[in-house]
Amino acid sequence: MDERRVAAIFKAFCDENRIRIIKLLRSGEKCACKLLEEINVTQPTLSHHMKILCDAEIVVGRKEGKWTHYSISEKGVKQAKECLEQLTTLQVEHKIESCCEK
Amino acid sequence: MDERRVAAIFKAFCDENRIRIIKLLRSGEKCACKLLEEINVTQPTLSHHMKILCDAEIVVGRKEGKWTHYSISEKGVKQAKECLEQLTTLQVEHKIESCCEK
DNA sequence: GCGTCGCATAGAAGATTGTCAATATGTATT
DNA sequence: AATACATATTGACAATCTTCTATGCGACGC
Repeated sequence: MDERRVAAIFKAFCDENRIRIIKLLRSGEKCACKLLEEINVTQPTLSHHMKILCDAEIVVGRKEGKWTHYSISEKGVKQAKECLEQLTTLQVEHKIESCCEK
Repeated sequence: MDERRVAAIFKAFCDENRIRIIKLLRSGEKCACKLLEEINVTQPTLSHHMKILCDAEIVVGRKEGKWTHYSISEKGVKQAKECLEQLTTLQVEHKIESCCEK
């Protein structure tokens, strides 16, 4: 996965309001109006954050009539976890290249 | 863990150059000068990124004479993983509150 | 069709972040 | 102590991000 995409995924977790939104969604699907009641921003700002969360695929939106219901994407979360894993596991293979002579 | 701290941790993974740095460190400890050769930024910019990575505790620095050797912090990575886990696991407990009448 | 409601988009202001050049700090080496 | 080297800090600027107001758009009820 390229660096640009990785950055986009973890951007979901880089803003305090987005983290609050994710925490709210842990208890299940919620529509935007409900989220709006609980986090202290205007409606367009919420919409902006939801877009970032959806782009990161951490959250999915489901339209139903006038409403949009948001929920945590198990698939997206799995991908984020795998991404974090892949990014941070040490490569045991090959040479130990010494760096900067003593 | 409070939202501010969570955001600081995942900020480590929100910049393309920082992701490149982390990827480079997967193969083991590297000093700043070595990292500098491989990612296309000036020395102060690298230093800035290393500070963010260390603040997030994803990376640790080890000073040895003139040099600073950086490596991935297993402890910090573990914490980030746990944080991601805790942030994204659905709460099965209690009521299914309906949101927005049909 | 007309107004209302829920949400998205556009555009602008302010804050934060990434980057650089210049400089400072700390550590050898001579 | 004087110099050279590795890294950190400072200050400035540009880019990006968060937030707002204003507006647009689709869905529903009358």
